[in-house]
Formats: sequence, structure tokens, C-alpha cells
Amino acid sequence: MADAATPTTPPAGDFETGLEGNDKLQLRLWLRLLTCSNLIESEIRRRLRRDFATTLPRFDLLSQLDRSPGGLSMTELSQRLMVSNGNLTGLVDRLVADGQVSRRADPKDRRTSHISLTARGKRHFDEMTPAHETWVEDMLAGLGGSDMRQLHALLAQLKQSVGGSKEA
Amino acid sequence: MADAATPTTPPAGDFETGLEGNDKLQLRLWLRLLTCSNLIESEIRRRLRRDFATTLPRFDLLSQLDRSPGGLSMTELSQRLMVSNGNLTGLVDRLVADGQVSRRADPKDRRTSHISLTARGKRHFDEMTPAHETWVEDMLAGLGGSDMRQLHALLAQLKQSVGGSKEA
DNA sequence: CGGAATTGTTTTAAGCCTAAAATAACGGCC
DNA sequence: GGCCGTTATTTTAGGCTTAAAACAATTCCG
Repeated sequence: MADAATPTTPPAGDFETGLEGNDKLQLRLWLRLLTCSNLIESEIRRRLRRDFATTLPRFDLLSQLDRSPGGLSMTELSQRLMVSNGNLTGLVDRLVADGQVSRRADPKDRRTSHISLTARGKRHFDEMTPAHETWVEDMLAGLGGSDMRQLHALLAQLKQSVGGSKEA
Repeated sequence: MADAATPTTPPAGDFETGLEGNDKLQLRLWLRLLTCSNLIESEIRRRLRRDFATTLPRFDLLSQLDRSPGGLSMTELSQRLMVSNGNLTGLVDRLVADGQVSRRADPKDRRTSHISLTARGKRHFDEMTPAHETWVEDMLAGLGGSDMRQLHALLAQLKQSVGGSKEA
């Protein structure tokens, strides 16, 4: 029951603030999902900056490369990071300038380049990843193991539902 | 069991691609949440551009104003949209230039301004919102009602867990 | 072989976003 | 009144992001 007249302390709203009870469940669900995602993401962003003077896209890029020791092409990277290829060009440029990542031309196909971690990039990533893991664990600490598994499964369904909705 | 040797068709990965089974459940859960959020968000972005030649931040801003007919201050808006106040200045500037939103000075406090929908902004929003609602419904159509309610409840727990983790 | 369609990447133009510093106005307090 | 801490917003500098166009190399196929 919202009291529009005399809010003692406006409690720092989010996307869900001001939603009406008669709004569709789908919409409320989507907004809550977005809120959760934004909360976690911005907290990780904040800590990456504070503790490691870096950004989330840079961290995500190093993370993907760490999982693929053979290197990845620009296209593979842009798909995994879910960003445009043009975006990736600048991001890789900055990381190359930083010495954390290297571009290597493909001998068979001169269009493609393979991006991989440099020793320095790997070292930097290895410094950050334990802290990152702890942050995520802490933020999700309020959920029990069975809650997490349930949520994980429901999100799998959601992912499939979203993916399927455009193939019609 | 991933086969790195001969992938018949690399199926357009996402953040979860390349995750190892021994990664922590918390991390896998977070990446799946982020993937779902990104998938839905980028699809909505794409359709807003295609069908209404606008962007998600603009739509979200109109949406918040629509829920608060009395208008909102810049600070209230930035909290609800979960963006920085500096960001909001530019966003509002563009929408004012577009004639969709208006700034009104507070007579009691010359620091604050109240932002509200113009008639044109309201009209524009009312055109978009049924389509937007349909998009979300379609994307979530693969989930049953009880799944949605369960997911909604679990995300409430998650939201609380994340919010509580920084007050320690 | 030689054009045509395709694929991989970069460029471009514009908008979004943040943190931090700067401005400006308010309120309390001597 | 005049200073001081707080609050509301804008400015600044730099990075992130996208869609669309441009460029370049490959492959298809007659």
C-alpha cells in the first residue's frame, strides 16, 4: 500500500518503484529481473574500479580469453560478450595498448585475427578473479543451495523462451 | 562434454559459453541471469529502434514519468532508472529538445526541477506501451504462470540478498 | 578464371554512462 | 547577517555501446 502523501524516507527506488498491482505479471517479472541484474552488475563495476582500476567489459573480455587458451577471433568474442563487433574493436585496442591482450593474424585467412591473453593479462586476471568470485558469492549468500538450483533451472527455461520467441 | 575439435556449427555463444562444470554455482547463476537480462534487453532495444525510432533509456524515462503524473525530480528519476545524475542531465536535455518532457522549476527550492511528460510525450508513450507489453509477454511465453510466480519470488530473495550484502 | 555473394573486421556518427569536480541554493547556528 | 555543512544539479573527461556503412579477403560457382 503506497502512501504518496507523507513518505518518511523515500527508500531509493528502482525500476519496480511505482508499479501498479494490476500490471501484468510478465512485466513485473521482467522489471525485477532487470533490477537484480543491474544491482549486481553495478556493484561489480564499482568494486572492479575501486580495487583493480579496471572496468567490467575489460574484465569480461579477459575472462573469456582465459577460458579459451587458444585465443578467439573478434567475431567469437563479440558473440560471447554479447556486444557488437564494432564495440569490440575499441575494447581490444585499449587492452592491446595496455599490454594485456595480443592480436595475432591467422595465417590461413588474412581477414581474421586471433586475440589472446598476454602473460601480463593472464597475471592481471588471476589477481582479480578470486576477489570477483567472492563478491558474487557474497551477493548471493542470502539464497540457499536449493533456491539457487531452482533459480538456475527457471532461468534456463526463461533463456530458452526468449531465444525461441524470435524464431516464429 | 565440450568438443573443442570439430564443432559442426558454433552456436552463437554468450557469457555462459566455455564455463567449466567445476565453476561455482553462484557464478554460473549470475552469468545465466546476466545472459537472460541481456537477451531480453537487447531485443527490446532492437524493436524500440525498429518500430518507434527511439531508445530504451528514453522509453524507461517516459515510463517512470507516466507512473508519476505529478512529475519527478532529477534525483528521484536517477534513482528509479538506476543511472547517475550526470547521465540523466543529458537524457532529459535530449527529451526536452524533442518536446516529450518538460522541466519546471520548484517555486520553493530553486535547486530542484520537476520533470514531467508533455502531451506529446504522453501520446508517444501511449503508442509504444501496448507493443512493449506484447514483446515482453511473447518473450516470457515459454514460462507457465506458476513458473513465473516462482521466479518472481526467487528474484525477490535475490534482490534482498544483494541489497543486504553491502550493509555489513 | 572471374564475377558475385559472403564473411571478418574496422570506421563513423551519435548516443549512453560513470565518477569526480564544480556550481548553486538551502538550512542551521552563532 | 554571515559562515558551514548539506543537498540538487550540471559539467567534464573519458570510456562504452550501437547500427550502419565501408573495406578487405575468401569462397562459391558457372
